[in-house]
Amino acid sequence: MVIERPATPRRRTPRGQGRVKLVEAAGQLFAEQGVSGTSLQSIADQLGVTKAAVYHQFASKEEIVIAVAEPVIGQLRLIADAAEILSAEPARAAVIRGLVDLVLDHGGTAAVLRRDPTMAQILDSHRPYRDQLERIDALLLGPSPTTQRRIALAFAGGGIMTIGAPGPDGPVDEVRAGLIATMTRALDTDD
Amino acid sequence: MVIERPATPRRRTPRGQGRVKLVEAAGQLFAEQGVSGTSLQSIADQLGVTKAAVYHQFASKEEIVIAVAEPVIGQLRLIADAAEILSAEPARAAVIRGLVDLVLDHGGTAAVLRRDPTMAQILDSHRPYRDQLERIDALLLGPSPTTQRRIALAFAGGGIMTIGAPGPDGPVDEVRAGLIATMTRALDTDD
DNA sequence: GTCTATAGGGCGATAGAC
DNA sequence: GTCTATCGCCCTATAGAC
Repeated sequence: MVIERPATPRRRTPRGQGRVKLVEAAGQLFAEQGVSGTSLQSIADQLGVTKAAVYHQFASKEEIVIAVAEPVIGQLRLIADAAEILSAEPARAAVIRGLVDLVLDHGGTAAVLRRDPTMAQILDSHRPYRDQLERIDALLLGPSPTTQRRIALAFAGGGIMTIGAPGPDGPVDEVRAGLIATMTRALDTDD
Repeated sequence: MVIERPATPRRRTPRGQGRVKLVEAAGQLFAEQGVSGTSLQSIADQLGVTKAAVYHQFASKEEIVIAVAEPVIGQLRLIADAAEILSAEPARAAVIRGLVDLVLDHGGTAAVLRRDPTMAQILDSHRPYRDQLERIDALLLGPSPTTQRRIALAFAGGGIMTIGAPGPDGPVDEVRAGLIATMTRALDTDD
């Protein structure tokens, strides 16, 4: 006989600033060295604690990887939510603005999502991420997904997501405007 | 007293199809799993030999990484050589065509160069690669490197180099034309 | 929530036989 | 040019004291 949990289930993952700091440190190291290249020991060193303290917050390295990705996934969801109530062209423009803000906010972390093979492998079996990416892609492709549009999308997707680290320097407003203009041009196919 | 080597020095790196096959296998695995995520054991397994056989061909993992990058570096050199004798606009067009052919030829390997942190770290201390990238960047930037142009370059560089894996499917001529058109648009800033 | 200690295994790299 | 065998290190992960 299984005893039911109370209506408010116990958190799988305890909250606390220790956890937040850990995710920040891990994200930075993942961006610099890749997920495979980052050991739990190096994360612990960065925080000035031991490996065991890290394992107190997360049960496995994979959980840390997902925790690093989650804020980006959440922002992708917000972008798709806001754009899907618009018609095709304004929706595309809104997604472009949203993605540019995303990479400017999250910097290297956004790039890791797209670049790191280990991250990709974990997220591929992680529905929420795949779902949000599909929504974003559909919005950018528009109603007529020709080969030319799909090529432009693949190009622009790589371009915007790899901008983060190190990314062009300059006044942030100028960088934002430049990225929006560049991505818009890249996606503006003839057909 | 140092004994001089004969005029034709002994090859650091023995030739042979075994070596070529090894580099091909390593490049493929690097593209799929990243450099840090690829063990010498897995490379040996892919070839059906033991780790020791791999170490007979290369003295270290770093040497394998450089050997994987070398064909791409060589092609970058050829692209820069051919473009630098042209004036600014034809040179940019030639570089774009060259880079598109490069990613279509080398697929995932080109993407690894730009994406993998371990690869980047090794190549950063490897003059030839840095030199070629600087030449390519200078040709694409043109004589007036404004902030907008540098942003477009960072975007387009990420876009083109990450196209490889998996890359858009379709007739190769159509993909080539689409990539050239997209990258040209991305780099065509107002200023 | 952090620590010490350790299990169990994979890593890069080496030695030497065939 | 391939093998078996091994070294020493670092890895993820766990156990249990404080």
